[in-house]
Amino acid sequence: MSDFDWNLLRSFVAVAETGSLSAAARKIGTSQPTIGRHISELERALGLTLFRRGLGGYELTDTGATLLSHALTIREGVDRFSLQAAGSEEGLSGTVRISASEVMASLVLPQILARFSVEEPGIEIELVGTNLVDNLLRRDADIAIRMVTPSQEELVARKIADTPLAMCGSQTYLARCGAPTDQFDLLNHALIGQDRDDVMIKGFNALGAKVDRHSFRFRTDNQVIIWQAIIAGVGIGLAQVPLIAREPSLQRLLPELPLPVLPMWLTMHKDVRNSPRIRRTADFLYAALSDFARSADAT
Amino acid sequence: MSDFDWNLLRSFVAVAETGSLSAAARKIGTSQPTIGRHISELERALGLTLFRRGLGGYELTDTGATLLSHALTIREGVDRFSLQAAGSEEGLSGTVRISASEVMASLVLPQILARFSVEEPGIEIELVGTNLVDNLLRRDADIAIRMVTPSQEELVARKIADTPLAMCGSQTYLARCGAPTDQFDLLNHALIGQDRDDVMIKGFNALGAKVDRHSFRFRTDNQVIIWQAIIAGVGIGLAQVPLIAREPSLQRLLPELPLPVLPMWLTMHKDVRNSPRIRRTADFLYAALSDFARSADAT
DNA sequence: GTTTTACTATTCACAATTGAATAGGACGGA
DNA sequence: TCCGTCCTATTCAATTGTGAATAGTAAAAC
Repeated sequence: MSDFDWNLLRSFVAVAETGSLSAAARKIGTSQPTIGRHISELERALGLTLFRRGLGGYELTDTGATLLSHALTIREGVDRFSLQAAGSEEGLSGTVRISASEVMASLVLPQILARFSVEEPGIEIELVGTNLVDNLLRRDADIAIRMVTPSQEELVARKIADTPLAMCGSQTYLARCGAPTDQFDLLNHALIGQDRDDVMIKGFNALGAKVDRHSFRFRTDNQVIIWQAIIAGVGIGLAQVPLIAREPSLQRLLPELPLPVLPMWLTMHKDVRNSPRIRRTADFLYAALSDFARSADAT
Repeated sequence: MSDFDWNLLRSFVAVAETGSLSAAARKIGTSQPTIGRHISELERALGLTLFRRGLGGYELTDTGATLLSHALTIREGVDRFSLQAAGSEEGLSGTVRISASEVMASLVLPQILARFSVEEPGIEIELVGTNLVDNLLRRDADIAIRMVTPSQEELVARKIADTPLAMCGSQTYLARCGAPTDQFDLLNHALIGQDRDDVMIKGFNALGAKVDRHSFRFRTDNQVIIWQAIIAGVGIGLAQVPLIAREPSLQRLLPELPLPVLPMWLTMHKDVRNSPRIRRTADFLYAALSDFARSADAT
């Protein structure tokens, strides 16, 4: 019967996915000798060779690949189990894990969560700032704040707002170099922009201003750094209007420019929707972020 | 993340299914304190109460019941995994587990398997004699010999033969009491039959002979005991024709009686079909049992 | 050609998990 | 009422599993 250690399956999946014992150990949070023993024992118990011990790693054999598909099904089952378990928890205490874009996580959420932690001292918050989309089924996070329309199924998604973008610069920079008169004049200024990501370049070209990455004098792929650079007076850059509105040292430029709008979504998995803890957090975030997005209109 | 011990799930399923820690421990093959700790730790890790500690056992709570369905999915996945693994084994050595009806397991298969073990000394045989239908997905057995048409899906089934049944008695009994002349005369004889199971009674009634369980002077639900009783000269009973044919001390009676016929099937799960070890065993069994079933015709 | 890096395998002290034994509670039958 | 049986909870010695450290290999980087 299937009376072998079910944990061996977890190690099996990890090694199959990463291709090495060491990487698998890092992923699971255990040590390389342990993973190695697990694989050995699984192979011994099944009487099969699951991996080819190649140079620099473990490679699945054919039989191993066949079995992997079953093991993945099992892991997905475990994911669903723990998701359902998390969704069944009662009471307003415990941990809520929030994932958000770097900008939101660094510049917007800390203040909101500071207020929240006063209202709900029993709830601990884990905040992950990343622009990578996360897998809510695998519980990378309980709640995700994303600036893209969610695509994953089985999610409950609420749209918070459409966040307009605008060019802006600090008072110190504008005093030194003046304000641009139109999009073409922008090219005469110290532009702050993205490095490898070319979405901004395409946007400019769509506006009729011929631009390549060297048009930006200060380049970084980290949006938070862009923001800090704008504040520091390095030059002119693109930012979310609500953020600009909040910062008195900044001035919004060329408001007539037809720039794209970022949709802001709050998403969570439907199985955790009914957890009071998570629901409470989500409701608070929704309200606070709506206020934040609307705050620009008032100014 | 789902980084709890996957073995806890196995214990969880076992307790949920059996309703007590002790029974679950017996089922899994571990000790009651261990299972108890597993449940405690699972509840602690999830922050949920899965069981109500009632008197004389553990009872699922509502949330526990919800989670059980996920856990069952997981266990089925593990079953499939180990089934696939068993089916992937190469070489003609290892263990093959055969399940068969009590009669087949006691009276027919031992001789066949004795021949087989000479031909395939590398294969170890486990033989389970039970009239309960087994779950081949959960690998109660690799191969099942059944006297009923298989219903489970995902099985590979081969029909071996239709085995006719007949009344018979030993020479010693017949010398003492004479042979019955027709089905009505049977009631004047010492009939050997089933106790709680009423299939034989219904059969007799269908033949026009009015019969109840007290018409049988010797009753047992164990088919093997019936057979041994017939041989011992206790009376007249029903048996498979090929078995009667093999036993010179027995005489077949009333061959014109329209008795039902038992289909004999060899079944195995499709995922183990390609294991050389299991396939070899199944082929041998099929051939040997076909011979056995046909042996009656020759006599 | 040497260094750096990434990996596996092995050792060994330690920490974790296990199960035999035991105590105690609730039920059902004599 | 008492006894036997079923169950759970707890204790503690022994086993099992773990991970830091280390040695060794092969490839990539300099």
